[in-house]
Amino acid sequence: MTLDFDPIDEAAANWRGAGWAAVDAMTAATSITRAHQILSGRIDAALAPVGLNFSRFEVLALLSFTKEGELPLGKVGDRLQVHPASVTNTVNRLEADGLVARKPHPTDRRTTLAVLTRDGRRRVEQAAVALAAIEFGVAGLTGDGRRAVDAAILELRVAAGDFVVPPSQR
Amino acid sequence: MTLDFDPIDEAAANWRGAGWAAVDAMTAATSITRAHQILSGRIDAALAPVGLNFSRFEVLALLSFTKEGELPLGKVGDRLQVHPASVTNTVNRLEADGLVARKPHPTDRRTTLAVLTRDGRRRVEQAAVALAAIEFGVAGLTGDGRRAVDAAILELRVAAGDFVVPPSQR
DNA sequence: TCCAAATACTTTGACGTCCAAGTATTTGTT
DNA sequence: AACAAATACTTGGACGTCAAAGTATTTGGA
Repeated sequence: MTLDFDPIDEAAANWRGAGWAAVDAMTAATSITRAHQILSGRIDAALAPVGLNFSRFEVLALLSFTKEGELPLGKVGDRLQVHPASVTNTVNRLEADGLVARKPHPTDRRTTLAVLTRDGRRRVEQAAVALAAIEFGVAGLTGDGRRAVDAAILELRVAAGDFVVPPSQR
Repeated sequence: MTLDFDPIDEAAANWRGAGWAAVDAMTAATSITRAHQILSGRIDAALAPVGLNFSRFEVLALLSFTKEGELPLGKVGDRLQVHPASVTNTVNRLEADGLVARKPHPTDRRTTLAVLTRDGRRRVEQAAVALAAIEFGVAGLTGDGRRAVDAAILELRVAAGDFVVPPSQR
C-alpha cells in the first residue's frame, strides 16, 4: 500500500486548509504514532519465530538483568510502565509456556515474584539476537536520527514525569 | 510512578552489561514506544469528554477533509494505515453514535462509503479544538524537538515504504 | 492493640489491533 | 462469453491495553 505522496504532509495541508490549530504538534504526534506502528510490526515479526512478542520479551529481558532472575510483579509493571493487569496477563502466558514461574515473596505474602526459568533464559537470549539482527526495527534511521529521536523524546518523557532528573545531573 | 532514574538509560546499561548488541537501536525503539504511550494516553484523555478516541477522530477528520464528506472504507484504511477489519470496527461504532453513515457506492457494489453526518461534523470540530488545546500531547517537545522527530521519522517511513518520494522532489 | 488506609495482585469487561477465512462483486484473460 | 484472479468488506478468534472492582495482606496511627 505505497502511496505516491506523504500522508502526513497531506494531513498537515488539510489541517491548515480547515483552519485547525497546532499543525506542527499534530505532525509530530502523527509521526511518532506511525513510527511506533512500523517498529511494533517489525519487532513482533522478528520475535514470532522465537515464540515471543515484544511485551513478553520485555518481561523476560527485565528478569534476566536481575541478580536472581526474579522480580515482584509490581516492579515489573513499574519498570516497563504497564498496567498491573497487563503484567498479570503477560506473566500468565509466559508461565503457560514455561518461561517464567510464579513464586511467593519470602516475607510479604501480598507479593508474587516472577522467576525466569532455564528455558526462559535461553529464549530471551535467542530473542535478543533476533532483535539485534533487525536493529530493533529502526533500520532506516541513521545514527544522527536515532540520537535526535532519543534526545527529543527525553524532553517529552521528563515533561511527562517518567522520572526525576537528580539535581546533580541538571 | 515517578522513578529517580531514566529507565531507558538503565536498560541500555543492562544491555551492554549482558553483552547484547544494537544498544543504540534499542534505545531509539524504546524511546519511540514510550513516546507513543505518553501521547496516546494524553490524546485519548483529551478526546474522552468529546466522546471520541483517537482512531474514531482520525476517521472523522479524514472524512471532513473530502469535498463530499465521504470516502470508501478501503481508502480510509489506506490513508490511516490501519487494517480493513479495524476500519469496519471503528465505522461500526461511529455509525452507532450517529456520527457517520454507511452508503453504497454508486457504481461499485463491492464498495461501501462512510459518510460524515451533521453530528459527525460538529463533533470533529470540537475534537480538533480539544486536541489543539493539549498540543496533541506533545507538550514538552520544543519546536526544535518536533522538527527533529519529524525529520528523523520521515527517513524511517520512507525506508518502510509508506510512500514513494517522487523523482522531482529528491 | 485495633482498624482504616495503603499496597499487591487478580478478575472481569470494554475496546483496539491484526490475521485468516468467508461472501459478494468486478476485472482481466483467454 | 466464461472463469480465474483480484478487490472490498465483514466476521470470528487471538491478544494486548486499561479501568474498575474484588480479595488478601501489611502498615501506620489513634
